[in-house]
Amino acid sequence: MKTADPELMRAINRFYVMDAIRRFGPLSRVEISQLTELSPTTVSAITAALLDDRLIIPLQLGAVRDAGRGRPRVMLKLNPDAAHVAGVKLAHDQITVGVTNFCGDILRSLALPVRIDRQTASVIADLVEDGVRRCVGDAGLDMAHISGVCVGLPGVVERAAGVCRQSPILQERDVPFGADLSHRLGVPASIDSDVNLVTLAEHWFGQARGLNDFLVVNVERSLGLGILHNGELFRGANGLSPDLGDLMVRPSGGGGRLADLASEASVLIEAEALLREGEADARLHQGRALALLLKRAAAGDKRCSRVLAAAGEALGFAVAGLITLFAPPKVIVSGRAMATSDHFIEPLRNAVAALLPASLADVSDIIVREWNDGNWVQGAAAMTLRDLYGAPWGTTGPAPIREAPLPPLGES
Amino acid sequence: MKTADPELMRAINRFYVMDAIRRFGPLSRVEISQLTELSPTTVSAITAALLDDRLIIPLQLGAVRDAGRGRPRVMLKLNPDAAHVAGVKLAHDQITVGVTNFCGDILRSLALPVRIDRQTASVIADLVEDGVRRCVGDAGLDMAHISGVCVGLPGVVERAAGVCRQSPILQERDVPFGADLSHRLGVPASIDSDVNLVTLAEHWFGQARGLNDFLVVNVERSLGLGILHNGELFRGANGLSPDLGDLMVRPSGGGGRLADLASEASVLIEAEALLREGEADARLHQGRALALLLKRAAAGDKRCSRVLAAAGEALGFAVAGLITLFAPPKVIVSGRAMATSDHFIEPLRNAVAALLPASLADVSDIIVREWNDGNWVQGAAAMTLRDLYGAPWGTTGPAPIREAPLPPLGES
DNA sequence: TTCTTTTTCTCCGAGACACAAATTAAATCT
DNA sequence: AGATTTAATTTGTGTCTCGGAGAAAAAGAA
Repeated sequence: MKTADPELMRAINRFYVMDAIRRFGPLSRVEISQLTELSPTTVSAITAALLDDRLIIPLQLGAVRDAGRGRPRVMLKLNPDAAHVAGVKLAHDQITVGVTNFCGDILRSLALPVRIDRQTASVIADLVEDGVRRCVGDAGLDMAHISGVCVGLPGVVERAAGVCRQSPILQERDVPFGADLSHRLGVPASIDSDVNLVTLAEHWFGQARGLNDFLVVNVERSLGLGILHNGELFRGANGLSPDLGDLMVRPSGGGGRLADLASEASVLIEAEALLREGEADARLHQGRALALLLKRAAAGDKRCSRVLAAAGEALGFAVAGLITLFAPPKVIVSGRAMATSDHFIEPLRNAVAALLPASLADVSDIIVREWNDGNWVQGAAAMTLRDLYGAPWGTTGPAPIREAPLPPLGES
Repeated sequence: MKTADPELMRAINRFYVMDAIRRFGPLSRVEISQLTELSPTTVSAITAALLDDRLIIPLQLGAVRDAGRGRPRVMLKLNPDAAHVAGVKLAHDQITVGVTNFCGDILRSLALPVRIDRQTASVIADLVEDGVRRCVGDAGLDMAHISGVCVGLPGVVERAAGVCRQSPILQERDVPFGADLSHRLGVPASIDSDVNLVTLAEHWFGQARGLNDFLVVNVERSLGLGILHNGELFRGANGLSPDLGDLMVRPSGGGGRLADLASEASVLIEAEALLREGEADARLHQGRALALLLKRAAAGDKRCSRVLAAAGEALGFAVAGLITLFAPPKVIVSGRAMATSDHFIEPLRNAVAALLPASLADVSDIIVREWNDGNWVQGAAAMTLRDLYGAPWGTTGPAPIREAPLPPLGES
């Protein structure tokens, strides 16, 4: 329990200032003062300290000669070079590594096509280590410049402990990637559920910027769930990230894990025979099979679209349950191929609409978002940057400072 | 967004002090200092202010002449008469009203047997008003002594707005009980989901004292869900309390609301024909029918126990889903009659065990708790008292101050 | 009893902070 | 150049926590 003392006070207010600058671009001191509701005096003191630490820098170029009469505002922005972080995403068939600066701009990224599930955890750690070192080097940096690394992967992750309890892409359990990579790379390394990374990326950089409550449902080989609640990433009691795939979708009897009904992997199994029919090539690669399925569905093949619809319905069932619990104004369905197909999404929407009680019928907006590797890397970066910004409590961003991104100054 | 200033600092620390006293009985200043990790100076200043406000009082009776040599400790405790609050619970067939003091002790309570669903909201408000006034009077108090009232009822409640969006015991929707009762009684009135009240009662006074994460599943006529997460009552995005009854238990097809499968009301409908069989009396009253069902099941009637088991399994399905999301160390199943029956609970436990993924198999302890009217009233009281304690952030109690209830002093 | 010891509590001053008011800085307008 | 306007900083005041010195209140020792 942290008792409140002047230091905490300063830490909180410093975070507000940093957060305002991060979110609303270059800002002058007056603007910060208005946004944060801190007095100009305090803002001046805090920005002075931040400038001193080189976390922010003045934007000198005359920039917006903003029609002003008096002394011009000095715009302040994050110092991109204040720190650099590395982000890693482990997917079943690929390791993605990236390096970003303090603003979350991706300086360099690297994709290693590796069938992860065939490797031991220690081999994967080798590959990650090499990938990070290479990526850092390619960005013209030295490991000494890197402030932290975050690894995202699907499954049940205990962030605080730095351990992956269980993952569909790992054979082993309780893999301590955190400590391992910290030791290998000589920088603080954290791990988290991959969906949490997209969730944070959406919150910091994406469609849910400034939104304090939303869900991210990630559909790829496996299923993931990210929850932002009250501006904070939601984690279970022990810091365990919730795993959507483990949710059960059918009560006793023909029970089924959601991952076995609605993930890309399960859909492919379901559709395998179907696809084999018209195809000369007997062996279908993962990606190709899915593409084929989607193409056929789009072309009007009822049986193919039926498979997708079943998956969408199953997921919609789960999403409806989550909406009754969290009542989020926005639900983001993210993924690569399948998630963006209408043959999947429409049944999902319909299922949600059918299952939701009337009182919650219109609270949630379901939107679809195709991600690329950059999102993951930015998410991983944000996860690490959050610490550097000095948030004194476990938040990814406090209550929205104001409704409009930048209200006209002057009045108020 | 509240900026940090000295005032907030003081508010936070004052809350820590109050919370320590509330939780660990009469305490001396040194003990408070050790528990809260605040300096003795600060504790002295804060307690002086609290004594000044008469929120706490010294416990003069020589009490534990605690084998000491030096200046004896002055034990401080909450002043029971610092404030009084009223709590109200609306159930389908009864209105329960109670008045407690600042310590949560129930001074007086009153149960009005009313079939609420036959009345309009305004009649109910009349009854509540009269009940509160009577109860306050019977406790030897005047409405002027009452600092606040909290009403609990099943359904979807938007606490912040003081509105009950929808409730199984009300015909009307969007009933603004909060503003209405504030106006009628002339004191601040809040409303909340009834389960939230038991949840808070368990956290403050009951089995989950000091536990920061647990679920309460309340089984009576309808189903309720209370979630304590990170020491705070969990609410959906708009402050909406989640409603377990609205959760869907079966995916598309023979879909069903959980409330239609696992609540007492649904079980009775299911079992109606069954019960009528051997019974001369054609019309069975609610409570009697349930008692009869339980008795027959206990006597070995397979068909009756089957009905209960089906309900237990359906609820178990939902609980398993909640455990995968929240990973709470404890799940409390509370209720009056049905919830405590083994014919209901064992199937529930089994369903949970069967549906939970291996990685979460042992995280949650499911316990059963029979409540009485007092629990509700205490919960409602706690809900109001929380504000009086001056918690500056929306918590029901911060991180546990220390593991043991009261560690031996002296060393440190 | 009277003095010493021990423990609890309070007063005092230092240091950190937020903030309001006054002051300085740096531009445009006349 | 001087007036005007807006931005940022300096100065002064009050609040807070906290360490250390001192006062209070008991038990034990002489």
